[in-house]
Parts: sequence; C-alpha cells; structure tokens
Amino acid sequence: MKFDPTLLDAKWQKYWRDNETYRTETTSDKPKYYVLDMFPYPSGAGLHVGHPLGYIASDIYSRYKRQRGFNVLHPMGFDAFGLPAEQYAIDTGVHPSVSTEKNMARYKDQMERLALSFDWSRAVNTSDPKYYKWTQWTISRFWHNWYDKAQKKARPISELIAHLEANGTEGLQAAQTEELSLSASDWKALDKKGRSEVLMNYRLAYRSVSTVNWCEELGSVLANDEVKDGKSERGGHPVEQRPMVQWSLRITAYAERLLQGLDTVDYSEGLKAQQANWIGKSTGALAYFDIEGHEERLTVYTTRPDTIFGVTFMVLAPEHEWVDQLTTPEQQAEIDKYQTYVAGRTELERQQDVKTVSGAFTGSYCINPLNGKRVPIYIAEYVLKDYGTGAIMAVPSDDERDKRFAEHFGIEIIQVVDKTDYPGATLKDKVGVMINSGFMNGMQVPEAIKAATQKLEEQGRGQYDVNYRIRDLVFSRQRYWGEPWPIVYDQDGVPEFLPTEQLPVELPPMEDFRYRDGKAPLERATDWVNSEHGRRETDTMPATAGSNWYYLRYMDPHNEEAFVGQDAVNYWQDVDLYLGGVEHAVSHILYSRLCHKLWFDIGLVPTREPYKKLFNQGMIGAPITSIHLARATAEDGSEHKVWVNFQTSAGGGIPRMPTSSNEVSQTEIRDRKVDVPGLGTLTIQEIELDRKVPLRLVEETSVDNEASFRLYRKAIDELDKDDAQDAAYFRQILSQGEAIAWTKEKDGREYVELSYVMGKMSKSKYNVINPDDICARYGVDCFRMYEMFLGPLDQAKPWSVSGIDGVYRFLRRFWGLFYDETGNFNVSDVEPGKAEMKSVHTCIQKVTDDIEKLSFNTCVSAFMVATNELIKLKANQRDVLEPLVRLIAPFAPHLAEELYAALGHDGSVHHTHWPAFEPKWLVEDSVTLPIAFNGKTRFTLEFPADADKATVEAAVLANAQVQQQIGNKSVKRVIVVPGRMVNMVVG
RNA sequence: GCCGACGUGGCGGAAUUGGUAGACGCGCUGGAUUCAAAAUCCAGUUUCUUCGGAAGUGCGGGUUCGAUUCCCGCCGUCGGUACCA
Repeated sequence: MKFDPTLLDAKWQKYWRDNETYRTETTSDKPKYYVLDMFPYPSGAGLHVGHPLGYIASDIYSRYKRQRGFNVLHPMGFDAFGLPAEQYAIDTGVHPSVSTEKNMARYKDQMERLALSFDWSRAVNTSDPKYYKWTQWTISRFWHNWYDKAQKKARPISELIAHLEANGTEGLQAAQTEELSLSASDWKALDKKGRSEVLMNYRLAYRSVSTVNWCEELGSVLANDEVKDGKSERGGHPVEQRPMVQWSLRITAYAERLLQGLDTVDYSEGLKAQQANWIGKSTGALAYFDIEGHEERLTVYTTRPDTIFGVTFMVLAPEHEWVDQLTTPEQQAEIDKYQTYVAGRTELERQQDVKTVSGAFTGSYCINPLNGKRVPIYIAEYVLKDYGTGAIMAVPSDDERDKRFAEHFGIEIIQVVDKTDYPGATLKDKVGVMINSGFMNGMQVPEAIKAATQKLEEQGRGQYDVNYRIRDLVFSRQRYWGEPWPIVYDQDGVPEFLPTEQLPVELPPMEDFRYRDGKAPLERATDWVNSEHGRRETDTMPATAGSNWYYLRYMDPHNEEAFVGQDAVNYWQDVDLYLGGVEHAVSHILYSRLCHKLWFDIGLVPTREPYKKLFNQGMIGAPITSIHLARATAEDGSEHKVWVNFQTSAGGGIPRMPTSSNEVSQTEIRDRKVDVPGLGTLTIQEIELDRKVPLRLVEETSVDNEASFRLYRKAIDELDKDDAQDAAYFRQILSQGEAIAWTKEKDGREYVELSYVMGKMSKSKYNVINPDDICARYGVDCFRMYEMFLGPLDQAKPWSVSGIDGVYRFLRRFWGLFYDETGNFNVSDVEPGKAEMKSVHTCIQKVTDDIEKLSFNTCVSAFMVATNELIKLKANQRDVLEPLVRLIAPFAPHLAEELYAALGHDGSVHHTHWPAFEPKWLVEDSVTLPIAFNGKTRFTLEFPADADKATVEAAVLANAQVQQQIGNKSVKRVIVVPGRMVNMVVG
C-alpha cells in the first residue's frame, strides 16, 4: 500500500464514528483525567487555521492520557448565546437560533474532520433550553444565598432570615450593598416588600441602582471587561456611565478568596498577575475627618496613613452624595458649574485627558484627626465615586495628582517623607523617613503606617482597612439573545426567583428584537411578560452565564434532575487541564471561579477551584493586506492618483504579531512623499481609498529579507463568481489609479505593493485561511503535526504554509519504514540491534517528557530524528516499529491506526497502552566528552562509560592532543564532570 | 506610569539542575537521477579568517573552571492595565 493520507482520513474517521471510539464512561474504575478546551462561539465564518491549534494540542494530550490508562473526559460544545449572533441576526434578518444551528453543524463537521477525539454525545449548547434551564438554576443559587464574612462562606437566605428575626442586624457580618441597622422588631414590623428590600441588600444575586457602562448603540449595559478604552469591545461604540437598575452578582464578597485561590492553581505567572490586578487588593486605613459645622464625619480611604500630617486639602468625587450639603451658598454657583461640566464628559474624554487639572471648592472645611489642622474640601473628577469611599485626603507632597491639583489651586504643600536616601522613589514604594509629622518623626515609612493606623484606631478616628478594586458583576443585558432572568414581580413590584420546576423560562419567539425606544426587546413580548406567575423580568443574562458552569455539565450532560449529578461530579471533580485563548484570561476564568466557590460553599462541588491547570495557547495570525489609493500633487502642481504602501512610506519597520484580539491600528503616514517614475516626487494630499485585499489574491515575496505582499493585475480576474461584487469593486478601484499604479516586472507582469500588518484572522479582514484545503491536500495527520511544529504552543505566530512540505516528507518517510517503494508491507520479526533500540527509546523518552510539558513542537522533531536514524539503519523490525506507532498515535491518529492494523492488531491503536521507556537501551559502553580549555571547547575524546574522575583526568593529561594545547603553559586545575565534560584551567 | 512576557542564523525555532550554542524543519547552494521538469536522494549552509584559528545568543557589567541559562544596570518588542487614593 502506498501512502495516501486522503484515503486513510476517510477510512479511519468512518471507523471511529461507527465504533464510538471516543465515547467516555461517566464513571469508571480507572483514574479520571479531564481535558477541556474553551468552547467556541460558532461564528458564520467557520473554523480557520488558528482555531485548531489549541484543539489539536488538547487532543494529543487527551489521546496520550487515554493510552496511559486514564478515563479521559474531552468534550466540546458551543457558546451560542450573546451579542455576535444577535447582531448578525439584526444585520441579516436570519434568526439567531437558525444561524447558530447551521454554524454549529459546520463547526462539528470541521472538528471531526480534524480527528479531534471529542465525545460528541456530551456536546452542550448554551442556547438550548435544556441547557439554559440549569444556567438559570445556577444563578438561583446566588439569589438564595448570602455571604457570611465571619464564616467566610455563603449561607442560605433562610439562615439570614432566622438571624434577622432573632437579632435584627446585630452581630451580622455580611457582604452587603449598604450598611443596614435594624432591630429584630424592626424586621418583624416590615411588610413583604420591605423584607424583600432588606434581603436584596444581602443576596448574592441582587437588584440595585448602580452606575453602569451604558452603550446606546448596542442598547445594553456592558460589564467592565466588555469596555476597552472607553468604547465597547464589540463594535467600538461609545460607552457612558449611567445610573440604572440592574441585576448584579456579588463577586466582591469573594474577592479575597479569588485572590488567595490563585496560589493553589497552576496558571502562568502572567495570568495570575492579570487576575490579581483585576481584583486589585490594597491595604491601608480609613480615616474619619470631622467636618466644621456638620454632625457627620467624612470617611476617606488611604494606603498611606503615615502621610496624614501632609494633608492640606480633601477631595470628593463630583457625584459624592454629600457635595450638596457641604457646598456653601457662596460656592454654590461654582460647584454647580463644575458638576455640569463633569456630567457632560464622556468616559472616553475623561480617560484620554488626565493631565488637565480641574475641580471646585465647596467652601467647607475638615479637621485633620491627628493634628487638628483645618483643611478645605474640594470636588474633582480625578476622584472616582466607586473606588474606596469616593473621597480622599490629599497629600500633595507625595502624590503626583494631588501635587498638580495643589499647584493649580495654590494650596500649601508640606513635605512629610524625607526620601533623600531613595532617589526616584514614589508614593507606591513606601520608603523614606518621616518629617514634620509629630509623633512619627524619624520613623521609617512602614513603621509609620502602622503607628498612624494604631493612633487612629486608639482615638476612634479611623481603622485598618482592605480595599478591592473589583466591582460587583453587572449581570443584566437589555438584549434578546440570552437567558431570561427567571424572575417575576407581583403587583407591588416584589421580585421572586421562579422555582426549579418552573425553569427554564424560555425566550419567547420574536421576529424583531431590535433595541428600541430605550426599552429592552423582551418588553415588547407582552404576552410573555404578563405571565400567570406575575410580570416577568425582561433583562437577559450576559454571555458569561452559560460559560460559567459548562465544564460541570459535560460531566453529566443529560441529567434532567440536577445541573450535574453528584456521582458524576464526585468522580470527575474538576478540570485537570484547561486550554484556551488568552483573551478569556481575566473575565471568563474569574467568573467561573466565583461560581465554583459558591457551589463549593453550598456543597454542590467537592473542589475549591474549577481548573487545576490553565494553559493559554498563542494566536495564529495572518497578514492583513491593504491597498491605498492616494491623491497626490507633483512638484509642478499637477494632481495624480497614486498607490501608497503605508509601511514603506512611513518607514515603520516590520509589522509584528499582535497577541490579542485588539484591532490593528493604522500606521500614520509620517513621510508624505512618494517617488513615482516619470513624475518625480509627489506629495500625498489625502488617502481616498483604503481597502483590504483578500489574502488569496496576494503573492508573498521577499525583498531584502522582509516579507512583501503584492497584488498582480491579473489576480483580479481570478475572483470567482461568489465574489463578483468584490471583483467589480476591485476592478473599479484599480482602474482609478491606472496611469501610474503598476510596477512592471522583468517578465512583464504588473503589480501593486500592498501594506500589511499581522493580525487575527477574520472574515472582515479577508485573511481567513481555512484548514479544509490544507487537509485535503496533505491529509489531516500532516496538518495536525505541522500546526504543532510551528513553535511553542503558548507563542503567538503568523500562519505560514512554507514548511508543511517538510512535515509531509517526514510522514512519507515514516510510512516508508513499514512499506517498500512498491507498496509492499515490509516489517520483519527479526530481533533488532542495539542501535535501533536506542533510537526508539530515546524517542519514547523525549516524546513522553515533552507531551507532559505540552512541548509538542519538540515532539515532532524527536519523531523526525528517530525516523532519520532508522532509515539510515534500514530498520524494519517489529520491535522497533510497533512502539513508534503507538507513540505517534496521538499526533497522527489515522496513520497510526492504519499501521497498527497492518501490524496485525484488531481494535483501535488509541485504546492500547503507551510504550514503556527502558533506560537500559540508552546505556553506552563509552562516552564522548568535550575537552575544554579555560571554558572553550577544543575537541572531544572518548572514555569508557564507567570511568571515574581520576581515570578520566589521568587519561586526559596523558593525551597528546591535550599536551599540544597546553604547550608550555601549566595546568592549574582540571574539572571533570562525569558523563558531561572536561575543563582545564591553563595559564 | 505600573504589571507580565520576550529578545538565539536568511526564516520558524532547539538546547535537562549552568556543561560541545544553532537540534529539527523551511529556504538557499552544489551534486546524483531525468530527454527535461516535478518528485526523490546525497553533501554543504552562524559570521569573520592570514585556513592556524578567532568571535558569537539585544547592549554594558558581575558571579563561576565554565553563562543563551544566575545576579545588577540599560535598550528594544509584544501583551495587560491605569487619575484606584
């Protein structure tokens, strides 16, 4: 049989389907191993070559673990709810349920085609009512619980009610929206509505008025992580801050545990840092400042209580609730004016311009609790309402922003920390010696922080405090395509979470679900809203609701009694290896960790963390090529249309791979001159057209070792019928620059040089490279191994097809170990020699180690090395080749299956054991050691493998070559590292 | 600004706890085979060189018998994040 990958692909994929080779038992006597991929949103563009990188890696690992005797759970599903599907529906008129269904089928086909060993009987779809019944149920657990800070865990609301009935809020240490003070009789006196409002203050899923990111364009609020640079991550629409009634999850209750849990999991340092950063823990103190002429004391949070003697003014956020009371009649006009100014600023404006100092004086004064000094109270937008207490004590000597403010308003600056010993130190470094600070004078900063905090506490004017940057998770969206909140309101507007029997609350079928007139689309489904149980909530949940818990559903996907069965979760426990893109590193991981911790608290899951090990694969990008038509003027004043290449005209160097989903920023044209043959130097006036060019029309060449992309004139004619519109468009734009556009090659072909950047593959950028064509041409095994061979898994890399031939050659050579040139099976049962066995076992050791390290690129190279060696040895013995087949099975499943059968076995190679590494084959009689002089290797010498240090040293010194090197110098020292090398210090 | 990652041939990238830098692959050069091409096979391929060697892993120091690896200080690239008090 000759090597024909296309034939093998078809044959064995059918076999696997027919035999359900990858079916996973829910429980087993075998040890479990759970390998999870982040499930995709099924977009209309299908899979591109970037998607499978992580899937192939996790597949190899899963197959490896199966062969090591584990019961492996390796599932796949679809994250089908969310904005993209809905937006697509609005644009095209196709209902999201229809487009999603179609796209999922296509994704599944493509994944099966790549031989990914998913157990499809376990697939989930977040938009399926059978699934989102339980998504709604998971959120009910938030509703039915509160967080007890004393016990550091969630407890049922019923226990909170019992506490309120017995003691009111006395002794209650709960995570809450605001501090409540209520006696037991107060509680008992409350009616249903009143009690509901009190409980809402404690529930882990709660409704409140909060300042949210509102995006008018999308007609919905957005979570903090859905906002980038003051714009919506999806679509780049403007986002404003707006107070609204919203459902939220009380993630702040878990801030500390989410932070500490990071020490117990195997995530990369960078990822842990990102999570920790998002949680944003800081320690410091609250300080209470008396306000002249007022009863209340102003509370501020500071990380530097030691600098309190340097306080010369106070600042409140412009939206702070006390601003009105504190404003004196004389200052009223100024404060009003400033508040109006701030309210008119968008989030983006506020972020972009942080250097401008602005603020207004309220007219009121505070008293410094430690030195009694009278300080003025200002408002300014650099103080944020939502962080700390929304008010600060300003220390202009040690804070850059306070300093700018003080200088601008002519406020006194008092030095309190002598940092002469620490040049360049900032406030955050917390170093220096205290001066002008009363009892703290002479103390080092860390000591002074403790002293100041202690003093505040003693006097009842402050206390030690911990602050977290993380905000509660806004969990409402005013959109259609998501899980409805299963909440109904009675006549008095008291909300009730529907019981499990009444779930799921299904989305009503709607034709038109555009956001309109400031109302959520579901509000228009009036029959649905006015249900027999009461008026329904019309907000839906964000896309993260479904992905928070999907890893649990895979364990037991068809359970109709529970979100996951106890037996299943007790067996599978948690995810051992989680693979996915770095773009989900913060939000998705953090939110599902939150959910898991709640479920742990209430006894639903046995582990504290959902994902033991998390690995982020790098993105595969492709060039995004663009053509630019510019209007330019020549020196004689005549006007021309010219093609310009942004990179070359800007001299901007070689574009690199971005590693996130960020949009590629357009390079500015710094140098506005272009040379055009026959016209001289032209000055570019304006870019008239800027159009992405489909990558398949582009030829890549290399000019001065830099990649260069060219569009040839005749390529336009190759646009097929599907792209008739594009073809016409390109003809049109190309004709506009006709006179001077084309550069002629020697052979007469004409081209335009294109600008390019490396970026994420996307349909809209015309740079999607589809794996199907490559698989059809080289076979799936080759595609899989090539993707792994591209480089380390966690690194971002550009897709390049150059090099795939090398992998293809390797596979054919590997095949050639089993079959001769005429296609006859040619494996002998002769006992192999030592050299052959050494090759194989070197390979077994290397591949086994490297799979464990997820270093798949080096595995491929180990296979190549072994194959090259065995070909040289003309090895064709069964005992050499059979272990190799089992070893390569996770990488090239079709090839391995075929060869395994050819070797005379029944059943699948993927159900066999992993070849055992036997170190004895690597033992050599002699070793070759490098001989170095003063650390520089000169030559090598051979020694018996068991020679000790003294023997080697003696042999080296007796060697003629060594003596020649030494010459007339003397040997000062000889270092012998047995089995490694010899180094001689001569001089 | 802060946090994190990275920097090795023409290119993608290898190098166990510090121990022969450049594995493996691409590309390129030469050769074999062929009427010819493709495919395949063989050899070479860091740079410089007076052909003895010498230098070399972003730059400058340090530790060490020995540094791509460890330490200090820079430079550059990428990613995340930010009036967070």
